[in-house]
Amino acid sequence: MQKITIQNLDKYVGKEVKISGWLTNKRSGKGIEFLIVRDGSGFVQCIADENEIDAKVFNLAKSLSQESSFELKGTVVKDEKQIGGFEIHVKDIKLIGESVSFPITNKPHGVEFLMDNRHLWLRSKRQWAIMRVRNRLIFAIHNFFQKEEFVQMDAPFFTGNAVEGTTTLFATDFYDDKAYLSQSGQLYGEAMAMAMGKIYTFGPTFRAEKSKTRRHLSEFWMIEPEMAFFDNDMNMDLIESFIKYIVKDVKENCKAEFEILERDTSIFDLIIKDKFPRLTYDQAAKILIGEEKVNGKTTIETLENDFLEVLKNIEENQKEIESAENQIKAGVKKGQKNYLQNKIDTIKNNIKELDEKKKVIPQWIESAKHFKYGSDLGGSDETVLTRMFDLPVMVYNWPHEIKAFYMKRDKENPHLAKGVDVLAPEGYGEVVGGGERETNEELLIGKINEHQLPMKAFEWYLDLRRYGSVPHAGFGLGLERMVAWICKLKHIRETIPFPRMYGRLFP
RNA sequence: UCUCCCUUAGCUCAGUUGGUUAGAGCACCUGACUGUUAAUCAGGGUGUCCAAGGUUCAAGUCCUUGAGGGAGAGCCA
Repeated sequence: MQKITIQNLDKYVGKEVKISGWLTNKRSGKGIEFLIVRDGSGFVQCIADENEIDAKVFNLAKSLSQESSFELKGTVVKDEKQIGGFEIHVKDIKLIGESVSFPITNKPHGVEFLMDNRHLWLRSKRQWAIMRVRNRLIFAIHNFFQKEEFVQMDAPFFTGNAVEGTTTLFATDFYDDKAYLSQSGQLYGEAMAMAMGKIYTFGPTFRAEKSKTRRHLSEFWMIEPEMAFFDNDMNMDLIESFIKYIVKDVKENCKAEFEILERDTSIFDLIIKDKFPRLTYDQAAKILIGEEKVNGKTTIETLENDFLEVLKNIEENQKEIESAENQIKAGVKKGQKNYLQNKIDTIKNNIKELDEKKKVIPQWIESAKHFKYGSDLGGSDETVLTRMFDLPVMVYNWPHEIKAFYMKRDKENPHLAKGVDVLAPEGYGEVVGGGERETNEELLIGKINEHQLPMKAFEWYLDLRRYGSVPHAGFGLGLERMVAWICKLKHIRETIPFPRMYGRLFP
């Protein structure tokens, strides 16, 4: 008999197989037990029928608790009703490890409780699906760059200098010298691109910002390609084909995962097919304040519509609660009452979210109306701007004052820098930031002084401009933000096995 | 660092205008039911109401301070 994994069940229909795994859930009827088993590769329902197996085995099946581990023998049967499309009729079970009172049940839990139990939470179906999508994204990213003849190289984690002086860094001790954990591998990426042509780094990045928001982590993974002989237009073309490629790959290879996550993947088809809108910063600013329309509508009109929609939804939800409460008052069976109570709770949660929107949309409108030309796009501005499109939006040609010191100045418009930000749709905000790099040594020295950075630490970087300097460009993709958007998650903390964020160092 | 919100059973939450014995569902145990999809049904008990102080005849409920968490701003991928 062959030992197999759940993801390969389709090749063994009608055959007897052996799997090892854990029990995630159990349902029972008279003389029958439905065991939901996971083995890391997938989930499958196994049926233990009292009439078909040894009494000892049946009793063992009956007594199995959540997350106990065992080896199971049985016959693979096709069943369209099941998530994977198959089930196993049990012949024999051997217990390996008991599990008493597993803390994470198949019922809702709060965020704090789940985060405290992250080491166990990872076993749940939803987390399994997210981690599989993350894995596939990483695979697709490597495939894309390798296919495009990029060389993967690694930047150091310990650095002696801050790339962008403003951000807070984690300070550590490096043989009695002060060192920082890297917040970007980009400067080293530029040096490596001058050696290898096209390179990409893929590693962890550390930011000590005391940010407690749904899109921040203190430790996250970043992909940073850097290309010699590239200008910003070529850079934007590359970013667009890169995103199209990884979205297509993950859509085709993670169907079961998206089903578990209840992620509507139809938006991916647009992304794969249509050209991304490219807006200059000037255009973006005009759209924001309502001077320029998108598809015949201004941002203000769109948001005001959204706001009315929210009010309408809240009203409808409240009516539904009222009618459910009246039914309960009138007297119903226990099962019906539970069902209604459950429904009320769900609607109440909905209303909480809608109330949040009700509070926040007027603030967005105000913030958009009063957007000042020359300032950076705030979180709400990004949401407002992307609300106008179904695709990722590329914003380029930024006022140079608000961009990093190494950003290439536009010859024709010296107040602009040739940077590009990619804003993901559905409110996910900036997933990519990049641009063409300054090659003019004098301008660069001026910028380093302007930002009050220690010139000595940048001597090696300036060398890149002294010996065969060429136009070059690159970008950085935040892996976790990408995963959050692709899976449509509420919070970035679910996108990485063990998130490190302000106030969270364990488990 | 700032603003707003939350903290009640192992978990998720309800608790009205301050009122006398603090509630529900789930989890857990027992039983019923041959195919369940968070299975269902009957029964079984559980509390430092986050902490400290204050107002009051009376505080889970009101006030002050603190702790932890959440959402947002700033900053950012």
